[in-house]
Amino acid sequence: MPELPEVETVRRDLQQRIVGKVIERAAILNPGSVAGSTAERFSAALRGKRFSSFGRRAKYLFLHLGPGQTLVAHLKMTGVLLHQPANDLLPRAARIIFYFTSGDRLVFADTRKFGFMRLVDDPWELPAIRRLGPEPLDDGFTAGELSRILGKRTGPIRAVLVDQHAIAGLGNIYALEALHRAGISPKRKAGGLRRAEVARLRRAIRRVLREAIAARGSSVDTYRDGQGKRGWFQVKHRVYDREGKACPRCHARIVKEQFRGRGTYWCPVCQR
DNA sequence: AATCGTTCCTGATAGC
DNA sequence: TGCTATCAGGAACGAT
Repeated sequence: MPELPEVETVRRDLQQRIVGKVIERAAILNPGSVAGSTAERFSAALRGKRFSSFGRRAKYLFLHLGPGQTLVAHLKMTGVLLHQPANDLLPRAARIIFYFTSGDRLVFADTRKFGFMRLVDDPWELPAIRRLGPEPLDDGFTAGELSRILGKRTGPIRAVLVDQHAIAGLGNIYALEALHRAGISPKRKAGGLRRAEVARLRRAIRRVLREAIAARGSSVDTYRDGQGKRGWFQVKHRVYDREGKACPRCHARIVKEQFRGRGTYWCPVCQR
């Protein structure tokens, strides 16, 4: 499932391969994948437009089409953005297709149909974007900032880490991986972490995100990059999807439990 | 303001 | 073998 490192990998792929391409035709195969507009208006508005650059905020992708027009995309669970030559087979879950004047195409495929694209004037004005917490890889994300965010919150630390209004971009995989690297149990009360633990957690979050981006993300399930290839960070996971396997630090067995409605993996020995 | 449960969706898989 | 139930979960939403 795409989280910050996977979305950033897709952004970089798009920036490398799609800048300058002109949309000859946008085909909407599933109207529900278009937010805030009908398929007809969406398609008509995009005809002849040129992709100028690609940005990211949290897990949202910004596909800029020149001044005053941006496609905001969210991949949710199973979305992929695939750059294909004309003669490749379309994926079964293709929902929106941008056919380029150059003959190739960009395909938004999304098995579970949770993802969407929305055409806006200014993505920064979207309420969902304005509500997001800080980017954990920004310079401003200091231990002091994280400490302020955790503040008096009484909920479990994992819940806060995946709350996009608190910190933007982490999902279940990277929240749990960062907690393991910091030696903190996912069930600890967020506001109860000691100063040294907050500092460790901040460093763990940033390190795991950077390493995952370098590895082009984690392909546990359906995530694929802009060329349909898997990331390889999943081989470096220490807890996620490793139930019953040995903790790389202390060799205890990794535990999986449904906690607050989410699969939760951790090492009961070295995460306290 | 924070937190909790519910909802959307479909394919893979476990269990019988 | 073949059917059905369960699970995966990001984020909006409503209730508390």
